[in-house]
Amino acid sequence: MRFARTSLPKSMNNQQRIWQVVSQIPAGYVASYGQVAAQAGLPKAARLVGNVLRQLPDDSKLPWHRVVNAQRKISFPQLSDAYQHQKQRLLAEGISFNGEVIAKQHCYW
DNA sequence: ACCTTGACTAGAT
DNA sequence: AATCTAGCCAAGG
Repeated sequence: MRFARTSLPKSMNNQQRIWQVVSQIPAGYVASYGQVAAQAGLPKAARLVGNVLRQLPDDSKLPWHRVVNAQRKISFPQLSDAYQHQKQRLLAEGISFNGEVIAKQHCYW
């Protein structure tokens, strides 16, 4: 058919799948960008997860703060407001740190 | 269409 | 343990 689309199974875009996965992380737990990507079916798109979270509006209900890097650290410069903001939210959920690093017991996957 | 830039990462030094 | 490097995906210039 002349009007066939180039894309077919693209019912849900990657952004939505990532939102979906992030929304599943329970309070008191964290997951890495890479793990979220993998759960969303995009095993090599860790960076994309960060890009997507960056776009979230300030009033978003998504628990974006539960996503940290593979070393279990917050992926913001330690001096930035963003770092403090995320850390406060994590502490508020009972997450414990060993210095910069989040305790292993809080890993979801 | 090409190049650069990231809330990234696994692997090599 | 601290750095570097090479892949990766999508967006923007």
